[in-house]
Amino acid sequence: MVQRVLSSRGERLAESQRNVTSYDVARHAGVSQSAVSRCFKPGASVSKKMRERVMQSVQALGYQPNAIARGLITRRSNMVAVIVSNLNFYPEVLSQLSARFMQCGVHVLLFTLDHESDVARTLEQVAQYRVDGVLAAAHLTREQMAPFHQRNVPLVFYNRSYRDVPVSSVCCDQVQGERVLVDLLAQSGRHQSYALLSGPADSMVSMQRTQGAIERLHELGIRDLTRVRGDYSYDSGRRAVHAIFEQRGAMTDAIVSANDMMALGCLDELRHRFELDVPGDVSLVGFDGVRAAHWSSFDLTTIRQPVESMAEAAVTMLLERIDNPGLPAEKRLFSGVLRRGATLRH
Amino acid sequence: MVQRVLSSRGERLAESQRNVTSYDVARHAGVSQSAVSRCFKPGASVSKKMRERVMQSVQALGYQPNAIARGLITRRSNMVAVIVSNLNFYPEVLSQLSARFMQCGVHVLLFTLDHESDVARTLEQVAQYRVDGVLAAAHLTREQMAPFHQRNVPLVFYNRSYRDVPVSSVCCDQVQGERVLVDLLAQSGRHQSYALLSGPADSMVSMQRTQGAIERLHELGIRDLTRVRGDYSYDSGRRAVHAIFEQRGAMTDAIVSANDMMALGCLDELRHRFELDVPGDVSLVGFDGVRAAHWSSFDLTTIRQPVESMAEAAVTMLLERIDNPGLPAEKRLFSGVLRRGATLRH
DNA sequence: ACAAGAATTGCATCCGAAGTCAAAACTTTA
DNA sequence: TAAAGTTTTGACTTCGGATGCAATTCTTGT
Repeated sequence: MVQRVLSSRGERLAESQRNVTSYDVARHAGVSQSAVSRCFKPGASVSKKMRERVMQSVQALGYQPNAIARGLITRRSNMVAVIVSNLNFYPEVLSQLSARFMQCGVHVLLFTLDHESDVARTLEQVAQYRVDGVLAAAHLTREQMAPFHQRNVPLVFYNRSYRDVPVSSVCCDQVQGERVLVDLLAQSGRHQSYALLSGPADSMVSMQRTQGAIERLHELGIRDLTRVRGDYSYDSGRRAVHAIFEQRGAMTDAIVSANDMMALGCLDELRHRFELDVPGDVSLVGFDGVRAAHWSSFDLTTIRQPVESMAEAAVTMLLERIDNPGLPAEKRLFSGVLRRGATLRH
Repeated sequence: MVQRVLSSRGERLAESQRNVTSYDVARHAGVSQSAVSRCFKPGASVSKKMRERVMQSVQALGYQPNAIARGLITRRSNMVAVIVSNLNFYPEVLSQLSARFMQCGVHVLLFTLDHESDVARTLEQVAQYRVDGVLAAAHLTREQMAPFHQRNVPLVFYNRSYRDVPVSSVCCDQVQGERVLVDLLAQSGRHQSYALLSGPADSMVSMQRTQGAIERLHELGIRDLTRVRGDYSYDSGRRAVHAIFEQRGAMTDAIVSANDMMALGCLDELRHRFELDVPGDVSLVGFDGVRAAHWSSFDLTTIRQPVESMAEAAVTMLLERIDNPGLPAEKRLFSGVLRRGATLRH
């Protein structure tokens, strides 16, 4: 009967076009399809002789098991969705995640969200591909997470934590990091007038960093604070300097930026446009620890996020929950690492 | 009979665990599974009444078609593999590609290759997922491409062109770009001693750029040339300056770097370590047009790759070939755009 | 050499949606 | 109103590999 099926299939689709299937291998080796399938399953009960015969045919025909078909029957696609809001801010993170997933034999289906993209439609796509898990470095509403919980698809957030929702996340302690930076500025005792440069209003990370800074500044009795907002980009950092000086004249002598990119923009604008000295005239701190912050033109004082550890934790948490759906949600918080650069009066 | 199948399925797997299938929707709506399937196929023959009834059940049950199952029968996964050698050098490119693919309803399976990764194993994975096409921003040998050609899986390369292999590619004209830069340096008539900083030995892009520069320098009768090699990174750019000065003393007054990152490393090292003036003492050119090259600390003279156009072309070429497997291979070459910065004596 | 037990193997069925084809329902025309 | 034509619909098969279970082969002990 198998024979008949095969030959009738052959009529339909030119033999050369078709991919080699386990049936083809079975026929070539003179064994059953189940045997072929078992040869590709690690712990299966297959005799040495059988394995050799099958593998020979596999080589001869250039057989590659069809991961799609396998996924259908096992209900395991071996794919995870990685959802990233803006790739430009996450190159290192994505590269870490990708490498680690690949090492574990898990494949990454990449979804990027920009401002124009339709989040709902994207999440629908994620659901349709029956990924085994989702790693999100983007903001999702509670309603948007719900389908994953219902379907028992593990979900781990990277650098977004939802206080009241029991969902797993791996974060850098933004608040604590920002407090360390503010302390550092305050300790020098040389700053009179502070400016705080936030990120986009819808960024949770920016909110936390901003809040951390303000909190600590207030605790220290510092109330002279100029506040401006940027969009995390270098250019918005440059523009922010103008906004700050418009509000306070040029007396601001400490700028706390919600991320490194904007800090670098500030730094360049202060030095090259306003011809001010950093740290002589103005102190400046960032957050993230991006590569460029270390460059000798900048040597920025900042908090480095431990990207390697965080990525590893996120991947591990997700894979654990895929293997063991019963595991409870867990929030892991990593401390940032202070990097003392040369943008701070000492 | 369908009923029986459904109930026996129910015994096996708790109802709550199971995903909703087209059968469930069919039963709920009191129609056949085929009808449900047809409601999700754009041009299908379905009456208005039927569509409404089905869609109501779809809503009620929260049905999402299973893309895996669909892919199995249609032999179209609607996924393409994007293979990137080093994510850090391609954040903009990947983000462009991803956005464009998503817009076309195509999903991206991401594969990153670093030096440790096993290319053969990775490509095996790519094959097993039966992707509809492959976009490679990484080097593949002819043997590694062969399986894709055999299986009729379209393959488009980004910034790697294989002279003698009929495979599609989208490239920036490295040679021409480098010639423009060399001309610019030469025109000023102020440079005596040139240094050429190449990228990794196994990078085709670096080879082409290096070759383009040398070619033009020779044509212009310039033979006093120091050559050093880096790995495309900022740090290797810094180190390169030392290597150059060790070979020629400090008389080098023009550096041609195979990419922007290394050029920025050079620039910083020249200025901050050697306290030389750029462009006063040394002129410097890069290649790529990365963001940081535009920053006011650097203002690097470079050739910008038209990333948007190139990404669009690559995506279009790949999708065209997926829809129409008969299309011949095509190589598209884009000219880089000169950006005149302030790192060149004028 | 034979029965009992262990290790292999093959058969049949399943995963979930799509497409073929013939039957059924609905229109149009004479 | 019946016949012919058109549109919808449903039963059944298919994609390719995994797996439970029964049948078979291979060990082992006596």
